[in-house]
Order: sequence, then structure tokens, then C-alpha cells
Amino acid sequence: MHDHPALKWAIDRREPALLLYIWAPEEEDPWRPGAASRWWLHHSLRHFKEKIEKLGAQLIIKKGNSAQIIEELCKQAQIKAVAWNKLYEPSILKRDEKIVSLLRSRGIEVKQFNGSLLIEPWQLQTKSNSPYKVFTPYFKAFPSESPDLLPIREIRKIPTDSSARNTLTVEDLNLLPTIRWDSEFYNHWKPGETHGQKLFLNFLNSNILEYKKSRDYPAQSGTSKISPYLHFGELSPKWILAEWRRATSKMKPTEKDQANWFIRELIWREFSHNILFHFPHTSDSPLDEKFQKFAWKKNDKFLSAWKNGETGFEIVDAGMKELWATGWMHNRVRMIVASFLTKDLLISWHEGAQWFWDTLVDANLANNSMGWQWAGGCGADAAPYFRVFNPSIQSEKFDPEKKYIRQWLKGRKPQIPIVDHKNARLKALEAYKQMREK
DNA sequence: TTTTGAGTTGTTCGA
DNA sequence: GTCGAACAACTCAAA
Repeated sequence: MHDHPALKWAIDRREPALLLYIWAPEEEDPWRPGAASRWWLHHSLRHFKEKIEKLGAQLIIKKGNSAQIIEELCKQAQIKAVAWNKLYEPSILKRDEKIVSLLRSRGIEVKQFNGSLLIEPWQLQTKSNSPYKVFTPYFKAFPSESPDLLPIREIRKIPTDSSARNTLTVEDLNLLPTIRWDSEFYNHWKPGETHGQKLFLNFLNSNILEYKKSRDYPAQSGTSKISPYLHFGELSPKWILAEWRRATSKMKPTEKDQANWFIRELIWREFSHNILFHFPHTSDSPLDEKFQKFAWKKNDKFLSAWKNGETGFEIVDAGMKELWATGWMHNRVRMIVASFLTKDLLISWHEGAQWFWDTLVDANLANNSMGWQWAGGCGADAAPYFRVFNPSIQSEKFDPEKKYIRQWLKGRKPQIPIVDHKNARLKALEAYKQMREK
């Protein structure tokens, strides 16, 4: 309800507005929302619906072909204008383009707004008008002061007509799993705008003061954990930025330096959307073309050991258990498990991306694709190939008291590692060298 | 067009 | 035990 430009536009027309949500996962193929995302969406929709109803309005829920549903509703209710906040995934951009021309051909006004990014993914270009492919210059060029970066105030009134419309319930969408593997999720998450805002304001009051340092330690709650809220549009990055500015304006320089790193992370999110927009194939194939020839290994036994957290490397296994139990994994550990899959097991980053896609509540195509390609060495600003994480060293550095490991592996007995890291590292370096020579 | 400086998150080796 | 260099060569982005 905060910083929702499409809704704001509709309301400012001072005519009755209909609020519509359409569930059409097949239109996002091959990346339709995974199981953990659907769990979040279910609760997110319930929360949103409740808020809407408190304002005396109705949320109409439908499933099926988006274009058809919108067209029908427009006819039925004699709609003159349609507005929405844009999404930037390649499949959705294509779909929405068709919907726009369909509606316009019927004489209906269409408005699209940006409600999920600080700037449009195409907005920032190098001086030679090419898309940025390296983070640091992108970050340096990012507009810091602009009225466009200010959020829109929260919506408190929605003009409606009194007629009740046909709608499904949230439950009708069957978003929750039938096998109840999600029980632990409820101990870790409260989806919905209200909870997201509370969570972030808490973070601003405490953890941000040491963000740069503490965000690297998975046993501490040093990170903001707002990623799922951002993904589902429950939190707006412009609101985040504005609140961050308010909170940091009076900070001492040492604290400000720590807090600045948080905004870096927010700009990384912008950067990844910029990459996916300009290189839409990168959700499925490497940005760095020479990696087409890389000899990734197929090994179902290793892959399922990784998925199940049974690799014998404690920090890797703890991470995979955290992911499975909570639908989330600490960023430091995401890097460790991704390096392990792609370098130690030589399994393609794409397999990892798919598993994360299904299990993360914050699964986001732009972030997920870029993150995995970074780890695999084939993306924008990729980690140099020789940068192979050593699970033991990472564990000692970032979880020295084994608090994180104990939390997720509880009383598990030590297991035999499925590979020898030293040897696996040499093999990875060799595979990279071979690819280059081809 | 050419040149220049630099590039998220690391590890290992040898002095 | 500590510390700096090497790991390689390439591409990006701006001057």
C-alpha cells in the first residue's frame, strides 16, 4: 500500500477502481514460481487482501490467461483504463507487451509504472550507450539525488462501487504444499507489508550500525532479511532508501561507513535487473560465451548429496539444511555452497539455480541468475576462476565457534567428505584451463 | 582510436 | 606465524 504508483494513479482519477490479482504461473515459463515462493505468495496475498478489505474495497482474484481475464473484466465492468506496476522478467515483459496492445486496440487506456526498482533497468548506460557489465562503474554512476527516487505515500482510501464481483479465494489457488514440509517456515517468516516494514525499521535501529562487518557471519542476524518482501513488492526499494537516509543522516562517520554497505547491496539488486534486461538469455545460458564449452559434470548422486546437505562438509551441509528448513540461506553461505557445487563438484551453476529457485522464499530471477553465474565464473563481474572457496577456511573465518553449524546440524556425527577439496580444486582449475584452450 | 586503470565477497605458496 | 605476491589474461569503461 506504500509506494504503489499504479494504485495511486488509479485513485487519483476519483472514479471507482477494481483491484485485480491474476495467478498465471505458466506465463512465466520456464521459471514459474517455485514451491517456497508459492508459500510466501499465499500469505502475502492473504495479508494484502485483508488490508484492502479494511479500506472497504475488494481484491478480485482470478487464475488463467491474463490477457483474456483482463479483457473480459474490462467488458463486464466497462473499464476505461488499466494500470499496473511492471515486472521485468523477460517472459513477463513479452506477455505484458501483448496485453498493452490488446487493450489499446479496444480503446482502453493503459498505464505501466515502476514500483519495484529504484530506476528502470535500461535507464543507466555507459557513455558509449552500452549496458553496464561491471558493478563498480555502475554503482559509481548510479543517480544518488533525484526526485524519482522518492516513494509515494501510503494509500489510505480506495474509491469503489458497491457491486461485489466474482472472485476466487486465496485458498483456491492451491499455493500451499500438500506435503507439509513448510512447518518451520512459520517460525522464521511473517509475509506481508506490515511485517516487512517493521522488520526493516528494526534493522535500521540496530544491526545496520555494524552492517559491513556483521553481515558476513551466518550465526549472527547481521543481514536485513528483507529480500522476500522486496521480491513480492511488499517493500519498495524507494521506501527502503528513504528510511535508510532518515536513519543514517545523523550517524557518526564510522557508523555511516558500515551503513553505506547496505545501499551497495540494494544497488546490486538494480544491477542484476539491468543485466537480465539487457541479456535476457542469462537465466539459462552463460553471459560469458566461452563457458558454452565448459565440461560441467552430470552426477545425480553428488547433486542430491548437495541438495540434502550430505556432502560431509559441515558449512555446506548446514547451509543446505537452513535453506530447506527456512526457505532462506545466509548470503555468505550461499557463496560457499555455490562455489562448492560449481568448483568442487563441477556441476553446472544452472542446476544450483534451479534448486534455489524452488526452495528460496526470496527467489528472484535477476538476482538468482546473476548470483549463480558469478559463483560459476561465467557471469557479469564473475569471480576469477582461481577463486575457489575452501569450505574449511570459510567455516573457520566466518563461523569460528561453529555456532551456525551446530544450529543446523545439531548432534550430527562427522561424515566422510564426498570429495577431497584439495584435489577437487586442482581439477576445477584444470577444467577451466581446458575450456580456454579449446 | 588508443591508452590506462581497474575489476564484491579468495587461497596458496614461499620468503 | 605473518605477509605479500601470484594465480592469467581479458574486458570493461572512461579519459
